[in-house]
Amino acid sequence: MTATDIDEARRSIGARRNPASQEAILDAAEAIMREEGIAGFSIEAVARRARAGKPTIYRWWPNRTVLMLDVYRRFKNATQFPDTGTLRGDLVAFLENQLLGFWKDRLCGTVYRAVIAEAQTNADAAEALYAYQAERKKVAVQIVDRAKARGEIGADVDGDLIIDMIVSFAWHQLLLGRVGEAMKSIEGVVDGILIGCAGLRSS
Amino acid sequence: MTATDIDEARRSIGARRNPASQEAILDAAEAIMREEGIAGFSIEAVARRARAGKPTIYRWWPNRTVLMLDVYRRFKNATQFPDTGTLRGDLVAFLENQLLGFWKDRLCGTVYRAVIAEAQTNADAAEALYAYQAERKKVAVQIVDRAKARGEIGADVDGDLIIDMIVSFAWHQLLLGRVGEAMKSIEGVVDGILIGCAGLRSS
DNA sequence: CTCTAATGAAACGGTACGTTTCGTTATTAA
DNA sequence: TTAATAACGAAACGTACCGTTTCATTAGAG
Repeated sequence: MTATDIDEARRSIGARRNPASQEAILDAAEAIMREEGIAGFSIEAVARRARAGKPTIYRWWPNRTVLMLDVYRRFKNATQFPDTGTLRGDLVAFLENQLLGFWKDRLCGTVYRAVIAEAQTNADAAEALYAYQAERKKVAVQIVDRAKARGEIGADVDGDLIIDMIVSFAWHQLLLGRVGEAMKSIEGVVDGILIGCAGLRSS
Repeated sequence: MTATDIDEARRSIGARRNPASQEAILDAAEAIMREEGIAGFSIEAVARRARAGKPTIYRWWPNRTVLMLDVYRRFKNATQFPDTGTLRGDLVAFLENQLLGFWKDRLCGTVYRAVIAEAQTNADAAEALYAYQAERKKVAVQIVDRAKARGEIGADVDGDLIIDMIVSFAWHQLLLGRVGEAMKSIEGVVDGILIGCAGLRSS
């Protein structure tokens, strides 16, 4: 598929990292994740597929979580939130483009599930995931700040809570393998978060 | 500690399941989870600690996820949802007693985190978790049905959505290791779900 | 020209997987 | 009473992956 698959054998290119090996390892990791899923993902499998030595992988990636995160980063596009004009529209787009939709069609969902799973066992992975998560949410809160700026909602609205609810819903569906089904109920979820699920008045 | 630890050796008691072995295996699984966490939890370790044969474990628990779920279920006290008189109060109690508060004591949360993590790797585990999850949610929706019955909310309110939002929030905090912090914001979350996070009117 | 460092291959000891065999035990059905 | 059935713990099986170590090879860096 890629040029690295054709190469007969890669050898050392001297006292420096071999970019071809790095690329071949990431390609192999990505291919395994796509074709066999999380279950088939092991350092040995990646090394076999990449025709690389295991020590080469361990030299550059301390554990499989870091390797998976590297695969994930290759897919991660620019994090921007196009302004649809309404808070509701922005949040729907957030779920559709950045979360559920992003996980559904791309390999990212599988990789992200693996990272979350790893974070339940490995303390380092947990810390890395929490930091990543906090940073992403901080950026997403700008959606709510934008709505405040145009007077759509009051300044006292808890933007962190709104984003937390959106992300929580997406995570839950991802981890239950229901991303496809969840995409059908995006608008209902956003409405529920904004105006309430119970049809009650706020005062 | 328990009586089963004193027994010199358990043998077959004939052509039927040995309750002593069943109890010893669950005790061992629970102890390992408490003392060594998820990382140390393996069928071999459980068998060693319980002085049981691996085939005995595999005979009654098809995989380690089902075994972990059995440990988890032992902690689940009566699956009742005491009626506080209001939907808000019931949902707060649901989060405080059945979800976050239940996980906070560390062991239950650890076990459930392990189950969720396993479900990301193992298809059988995923199915077992989804089934358990669906059953639990079905019971929890009774909280909302009760509110409908007393006329607190309209009959057209989506009870599944409300419970889904509550559970999603709890899962997210559990998986990020923020159960303790999340307990402080239970009331705000319930209010946000019931009357909306954005201070908007529903029509 | 020597030193240093990265490479793939192979093998290491260790652990856990899930299964099979075996001798033992005691309930159940004939 | 007897024979069939089935669960029990122990041990061993082959397989897989872990993370590390050795080795000959390669070529940049000093």
